[in-house]
Amino acid sequence: MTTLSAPYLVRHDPGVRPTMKDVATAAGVALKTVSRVVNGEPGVHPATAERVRAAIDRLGYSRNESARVLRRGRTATIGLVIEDVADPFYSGLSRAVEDVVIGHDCLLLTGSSGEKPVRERELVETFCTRRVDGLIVVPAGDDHTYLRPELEAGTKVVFADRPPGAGLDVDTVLADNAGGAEQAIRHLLGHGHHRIAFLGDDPAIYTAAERHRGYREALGGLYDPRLVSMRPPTLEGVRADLDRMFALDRPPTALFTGNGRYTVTTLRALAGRPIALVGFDDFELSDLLQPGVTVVAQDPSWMGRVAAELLFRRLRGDVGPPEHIQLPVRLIPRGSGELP
Amino acid sequence: MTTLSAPYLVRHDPGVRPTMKDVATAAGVALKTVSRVVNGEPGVHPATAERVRAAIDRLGYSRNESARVLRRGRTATIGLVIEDVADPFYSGLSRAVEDVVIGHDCLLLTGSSGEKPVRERELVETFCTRRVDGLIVVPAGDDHTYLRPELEAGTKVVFADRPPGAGLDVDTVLADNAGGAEQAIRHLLGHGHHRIAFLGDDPAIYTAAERHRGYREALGGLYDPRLVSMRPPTLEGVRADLDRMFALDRPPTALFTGNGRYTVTTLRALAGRPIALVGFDDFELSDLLQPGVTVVAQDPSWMGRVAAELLFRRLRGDVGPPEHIQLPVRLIPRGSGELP
DNA sequence: ATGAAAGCGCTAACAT
DNA sequence: ATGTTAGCGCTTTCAT
Repeated sequence: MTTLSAPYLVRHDPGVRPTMKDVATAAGVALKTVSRVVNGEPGVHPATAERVRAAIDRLGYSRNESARVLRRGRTATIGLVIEDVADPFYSGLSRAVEDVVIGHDCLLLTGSSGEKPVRERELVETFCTRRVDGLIVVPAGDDHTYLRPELEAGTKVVFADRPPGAGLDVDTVLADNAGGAEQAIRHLLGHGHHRIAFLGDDPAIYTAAERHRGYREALGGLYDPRLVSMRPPTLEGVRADLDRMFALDRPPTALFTGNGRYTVTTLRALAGRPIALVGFDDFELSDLLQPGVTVVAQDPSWMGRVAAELLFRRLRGDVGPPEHIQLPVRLIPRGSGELP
Repeated sequence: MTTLSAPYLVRHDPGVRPTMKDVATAAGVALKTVSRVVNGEPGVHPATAERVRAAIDRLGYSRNESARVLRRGRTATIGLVIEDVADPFYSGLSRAVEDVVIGHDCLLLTGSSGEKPVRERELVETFCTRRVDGLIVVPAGDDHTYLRPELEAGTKVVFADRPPGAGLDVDTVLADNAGGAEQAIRHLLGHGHHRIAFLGDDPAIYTAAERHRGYREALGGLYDPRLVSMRPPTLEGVRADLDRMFALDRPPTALFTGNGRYTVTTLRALAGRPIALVGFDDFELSDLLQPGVTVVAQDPSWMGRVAAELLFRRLRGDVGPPEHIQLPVRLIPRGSGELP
């Protein structure tokens, strides 16, 4: 006897997956019974369920989620658009979002926009095409009218870290950017500094603009545009701007850096030259540098968690007016901000 | 006239999305024609295509990917299982994978296992249920027999950073962990050290075990188990182990730390006590500390890129025997490893 | 150049 | 406790 036809020896062609129907045939039951077992629905005799489960294992069956989603409408999927997973701020935020999403038995789709509005939109549209139930977006662009059809179709959207462009009133979770900058500047003023430079991202980026606003307001009459540099944080660029500022008649005696990446780049550009410095965003090892780096710390995990929980509240049916949550930041003195 | 019935004023009920059929009706064509336009298939009169596109915009239509996938079989989706997105090594790897995946017009699903085998398996199974075309896995567990049905169904799998458990011969992309550790130890030996401690993760983690193996082999007769600590990198734990080692008759004069997280924790536990140190993994600011931290650097982006490209090669139909790619590492002297 | 019909694998609604 | 049927929105195949 060379032909083995016992069901447990059946080998499927690569690429051909068993379906519920195959399982049903193998177990000698109707398709619906398999469905019941797979979904843990009641009303199946234990012995029958056991037979079905055996068939599932034997065939290596796994449910086709696309078919399920098509039928049910709900995907149990959330989309997250951030700027860059490789940036510690966003990877921390991502992890927190992932944890909340997992806790709701959902899947998370994540994508990096790389600060490109086109890519942001592509990601959102890709996610919508996959019918995510909700979206958390750290926007790169400032026109979000393309989201309208999605919102009308019932997709819930929460913006995090930065607000949407004009004309879209949805939930937001933002940090107190301006307030944090003011705190930083008042701290430096309190330590006797009057010439405080600002080094930050392009003002097109909301957080950079807000932090600059806080800086400017806290400085009042001391504000001097020659002490402001707003551009992408390249080492060469920062170095050039520092050189320019240090060559002024009245050079800066303190620096305020507009985000974590900027702080690190600035420290590198300073190459050990001691100068008072406060940075926006905490970062790993800020405490181990000499001197420790004084920062205005945000909590990326907190932001992620709050945004995700707000989103799930909406998905549960909360239809109140859009919420605008502002998360506080806090100044952590470590030495660099207390230099004379 | 109060009833506006112009098609462009139609508002859909929330949650009710227009389908191809709706677009077809609105444009006065058959469903198949809409499909042709949406997919850029030829054989549609330009004027007709224009009408269809107008209807698409008017209705805010977006294709339902689940239906498409169900019909076509292919999802154009890749799954990535890592240990933790918030770890810079894995977020760097993720970003590289994402870039390659995007370049192939695919979607990436990412999940963190948190070093838990159960969660690793859940993630893989969730991804398979969504019918990913391929998987890149940084395994947390050492039993991957559960992957068999997926492999048989044609899902391509590449393991990265760590190999699969026994009995599964699939593509792997690993770093030269043992070789890197040997380099580190020889470097320290060359600087006159004979008592070199190893601080690393639990040996159940492949990379930790390999690095310990390299450490041990490079030390030869100088190996002393009392100078070895392998456990999760908590500050208290590392501190306790360091205290224990420093209290020995012949305490260590140099440390080798088994990964980036360990290096940072150890530096914190040392609290400025100067001692020769080489760490596995490079990390941000390693150059700005005093002294700079000598490391054996891997390139997480490179690993991600290589793994993703290998995966797409398989998806393109390359059916050669499993490949086992080893990526070199390199020692970067920065000061801490050159202390006497 | 355009369309009609079948069916992907599943779940919901309704029998039995 | 179990089965039958219809249909989710799309692509495929085969007309016209």
